Amino acid sequence: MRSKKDINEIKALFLEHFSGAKTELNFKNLYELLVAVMLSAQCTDKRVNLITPALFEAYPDAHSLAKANLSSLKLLINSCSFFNNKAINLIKMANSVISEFGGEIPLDEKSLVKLAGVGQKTAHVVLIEYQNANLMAVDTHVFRVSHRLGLSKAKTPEATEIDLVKAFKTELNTLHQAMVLHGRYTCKALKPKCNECFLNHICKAKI
DNA sequence: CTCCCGATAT
DNA sequence: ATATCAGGAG
Repeated sequence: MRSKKDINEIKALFLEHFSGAKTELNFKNLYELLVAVMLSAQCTDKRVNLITPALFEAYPDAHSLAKANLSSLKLLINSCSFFNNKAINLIKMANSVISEFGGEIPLDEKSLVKLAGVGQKTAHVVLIEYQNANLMAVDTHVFRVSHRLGLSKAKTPEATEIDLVKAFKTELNTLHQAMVLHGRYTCKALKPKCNECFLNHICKAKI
């Protein structure tokens, strides 16, 4: 796959170019972060940020969201993909937070994954963003970037995550953010900007 | 595996 | 017209 020397060079360059990288989702607290990440599935951060101001005004916390009218909630999020499922999951999630976790959104992976609409990837992103957990989360960007760089040949996000954790070991949270932003703006799916990529000397997929 | 399913770029 | 966007549930 990749030599240890190559991996360390790629890691160092990501950290150098994206020090302090942060999600582009807007949020003010853990509740808002979780909702924003849940909405962002197969949807751009920009679109989510257009939705959340009115959404958080209508439902500022888990208690108000738990009592939300389903149709009203759908109206607020219907410009985002899979909004029918997401609306149902948001209300279920809020009810679980109240009934199973005393109204506080849990901050451990096992508990987060029990919430409706929250899988491993969403749980990891919340933990990475909220408390800088040393975790990797593999979304479509991280999957594409790591495969183009030859860091993984795994066929699933879960297996790719294991490869990336083995390769990088530390500073996974910053590396996650770095790979997302790099994938979104430079190592794009459709027209990657290889000519202006800081990794083009070492990339195996240079186009 | 399939279904969910709107906005945007190309 | 088609591919893609911080995936998850059944």
